[in-house]
Amino acid sequence: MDRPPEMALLHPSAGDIFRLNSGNFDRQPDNLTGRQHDMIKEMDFFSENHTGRRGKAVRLSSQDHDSKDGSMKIDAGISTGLHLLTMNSSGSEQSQVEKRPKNKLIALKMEIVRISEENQKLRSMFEQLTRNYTALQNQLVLKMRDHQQQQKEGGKTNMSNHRLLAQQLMDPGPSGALDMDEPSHSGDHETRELSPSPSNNADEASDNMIPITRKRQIVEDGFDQTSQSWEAKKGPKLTPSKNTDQTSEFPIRKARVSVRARSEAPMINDGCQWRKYGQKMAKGNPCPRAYYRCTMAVGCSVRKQVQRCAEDKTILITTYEGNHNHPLPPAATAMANTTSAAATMLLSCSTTSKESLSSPTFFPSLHYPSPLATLSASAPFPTITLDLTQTPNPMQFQRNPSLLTPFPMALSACPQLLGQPMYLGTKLPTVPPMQCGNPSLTEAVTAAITTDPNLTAALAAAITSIMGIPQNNPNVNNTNNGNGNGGSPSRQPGIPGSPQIPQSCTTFTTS
DNA sequence: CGCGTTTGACCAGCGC
DNA sequence: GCGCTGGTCAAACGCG
Repeated sequence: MDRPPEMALLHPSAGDIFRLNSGNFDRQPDNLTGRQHDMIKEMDFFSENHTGRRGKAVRLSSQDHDSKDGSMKIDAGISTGLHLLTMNSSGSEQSQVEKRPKNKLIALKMEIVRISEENQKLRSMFEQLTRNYTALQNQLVLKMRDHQQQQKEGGKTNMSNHRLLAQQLMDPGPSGALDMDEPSHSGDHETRELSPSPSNNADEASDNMIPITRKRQIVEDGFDQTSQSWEAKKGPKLTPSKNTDQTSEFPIRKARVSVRARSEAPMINDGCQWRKYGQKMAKGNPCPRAYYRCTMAVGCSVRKQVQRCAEDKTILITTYEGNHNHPLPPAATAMANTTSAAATMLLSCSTTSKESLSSPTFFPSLHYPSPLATLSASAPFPTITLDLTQTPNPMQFQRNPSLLTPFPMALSACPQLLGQPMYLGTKLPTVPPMQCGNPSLTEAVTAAITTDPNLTAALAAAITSIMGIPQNNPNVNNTNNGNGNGGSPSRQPGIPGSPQIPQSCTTFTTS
């Protein structure tokens, strides 16, 4: 593609305009955004300090425009004009411009025309991209359906299907069924389906989530499902629905991620807003179970259950279900990615058979019962539990030293945590265990967990190490993907981005 | 008055 | 079919 008009300002020959117009621009890097370019251009035209130079540029631009050649001609004119500006500093130029004040108006009008043309071009490009995206999206849906049909006939699953399953399990609501395909800006869904894409960022995905998901739902099912939500009382149930073509292939309807953390507080601040909609006395537990629903957005399908452990009431068990259909704050995003990774790995390691889930050989590399991440196949829904409460057992490290490597390495990416007396699971021999019932420690850990995307990755790495999932598992990589909390890919080069996964909510509630 | 919580009722799934 | 249990609803209530 030809360089857009804004890019002309980035050209070395045009870079001088920054130094000429404003001292602030001297510090601008060459890789300015388009928005900044627009600002710079405006500054150029309306600067009172460089009338003469501007006049020169104006004249050149108008001349190019008079040629009535295409916009690229105009662009070249602007670039050339900017280049020439660096060469003129004589007073004769300025006086020459003052003799032609009308050129300013003409130039401004021409510039407006040029900008309008640029807008039209960009608009047409965007429309074209949208069309291409829709077409690819349709192809992807068709291919996925074909693929699923083939697998159903073949009687086996693969990782691709696991990802679909993970998406379906983590999102019982209608909006999440296709979030797995959350588009990157490349629009190449089939390619992204096979390989991780670093372009997925949770925040930017969230920004695009609602309209894109809506559109995709229309494509997928032929009608707009966005209006459906938990208000559709039958939605969360296991009853067959319009999604029968998907659920019928997977006996497990949805997965849950349970987080055990010590907290004296009755409720956890996990970055999301929750509304309590019910409370029940669960069997075998004197503590009631509270039911919460995400209220950050209308129709958000995420729910969570909060209950204290019957054996140890300092342990708060929070179970998440579903994924958000709205942008998340950074803290919530980090946790959402963690639980999403956990759920995805749960499903990646499993098959759709409950027998395999409950089999003692389910985790070949799991040489011991892991208190950090456990699975429950007996529950109505497959549940992965992230236990952040238990004390370390040095014997476990001795029994399987190979499992030591990933998690401490991942934790090393969280320097701010190493100085805190925190503990995650059983894999941190160098870190003292969290003191039971210490609110400050709990809060510190919670804050660290909820605000640090690196710890999210560390947690995912720990789970990965326990489950014996290869680190290059794209699903695992998702934990590092898309959190908007400053977790730039450059900070974690070993964990590239990956296709979008459902944003399940995560709770480390210790508010 | 609006919003969130409480709480009893209702419904569905599951086991016997 | 019945009872148990989990999950959800919705009216009542409280609070700012």
